Amino acid sequence: MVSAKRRPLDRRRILEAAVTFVDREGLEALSMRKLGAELGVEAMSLYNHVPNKSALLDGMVEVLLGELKVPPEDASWEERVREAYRAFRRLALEHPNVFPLLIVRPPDTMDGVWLVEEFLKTLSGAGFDPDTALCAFRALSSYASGYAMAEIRGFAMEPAGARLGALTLPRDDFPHIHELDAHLGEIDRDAEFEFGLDLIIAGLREKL
Amino acid sequence: MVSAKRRPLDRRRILEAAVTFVDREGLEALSMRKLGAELGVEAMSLYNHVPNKSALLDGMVEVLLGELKVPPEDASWEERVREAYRAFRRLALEHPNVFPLLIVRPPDTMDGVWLVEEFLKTLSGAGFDPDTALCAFRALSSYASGYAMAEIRGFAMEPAGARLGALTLPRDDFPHIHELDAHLGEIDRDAEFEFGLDLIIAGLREKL
DNA sequence: GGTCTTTCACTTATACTGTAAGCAATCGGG
DNA sequence: CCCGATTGCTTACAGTATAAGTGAAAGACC
Repeated sequence: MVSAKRRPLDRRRILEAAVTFVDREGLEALSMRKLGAELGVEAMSLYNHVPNKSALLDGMVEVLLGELKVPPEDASWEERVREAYRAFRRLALEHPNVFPLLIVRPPDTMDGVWLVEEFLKTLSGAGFDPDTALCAFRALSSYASGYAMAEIRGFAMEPAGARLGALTLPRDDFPHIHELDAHLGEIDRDAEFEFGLDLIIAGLREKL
Repeated sequence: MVSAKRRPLDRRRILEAAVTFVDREGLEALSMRKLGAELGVEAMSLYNHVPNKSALLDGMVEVLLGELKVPPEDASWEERVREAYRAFRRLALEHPNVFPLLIVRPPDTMDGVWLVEEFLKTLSGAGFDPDTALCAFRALSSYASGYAMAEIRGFAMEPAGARLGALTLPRDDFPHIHELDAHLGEIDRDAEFEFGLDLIIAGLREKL
């Protein structure tokens, strides 16, 4: 009795299933057994395509990075960089449960290297010397990943936006937080992200 | 036979033990049993002071934040902000195994709130309106946490610095990475961190 | 001091985890 | 058609968090 539904498992299919599973159920919920069940397969079958769970997580990061498209070459360096990091943040918002993996266990795959090379090429072409190009890459990447991560977590460090709720805080001890709390819900995060991006890019432009 | 060594367990002592354990053995190695053993106690005893492992991790973040001292009020806003984020990064480098917790599960405790309020006060005192003060806080925090995280992970996304090693890459496909690879080891990370910080702070100064 | 209550560590037990080892069925190539 | 390799299934083990129950020590009140 061959089930027609079960096409043969392969690495790619496993990784993608893992990503959609984590998108839906959260990272903590991911176990080999449940992922197997998702694919109509026993847990141990996965080990034919993936050496262990750690490698599975790495593979998921790979899948995520694969979704990242580099912007076209014809744009100005500023617009190209900007668009690249916008795409990066978009990725985080689309996969808020998977994205932290990318931060905590950065990839050692070729996909990541391409992006770096592409970035360096763009900035080098714009006239930056290699060292500042690298500095720029790290500064922008730090900012973007940090922002995306904080956004995913709802800026929890500021109690206002998060679970704690500013209103429970004594008003006179935290006046500035209370002042902000009023219109904290209306903040346009796209604009806010862009604000920081502009800050850095403008600063880089000066160095040219 | 009362062991004189065993003073009664308490939450604080558990959290600190957890931090030093993770500092030494890594985050993955942390389990309730091992932590108990570290304290000369059975795993379940910990549950008298901590509701579950998740709360334990939150508590560890609390401990870390507690080590963060805010710089004195008399400095200029720029120097104060700069010093605060330097301290933040220092924290990451001192506890590279625990720090990711702070990124992935930001605190909902009062300690964090104080820092935010203090920051807002400083910038507000310098003449920033509340909205840009918040933007500034988020931009700087994003940058600093992103940088610290990447640094801890050895900038793994760029293959050169990390495990992969640039030399295994085809030279003509990745010319810019190869060009950098030569003096990649000599980068002064303090200066590099400062570079990005300056970029953002200078940009903020313009907005005043 | 004696009793009572509360605290807190220990023990036991359960459901789940990743994964090693071996078996079986299915599929591709001669 | 057969044979070997692939790949999924079964079983098993050690380690995980943690719920529930036990017992003893410590502090509070008369």
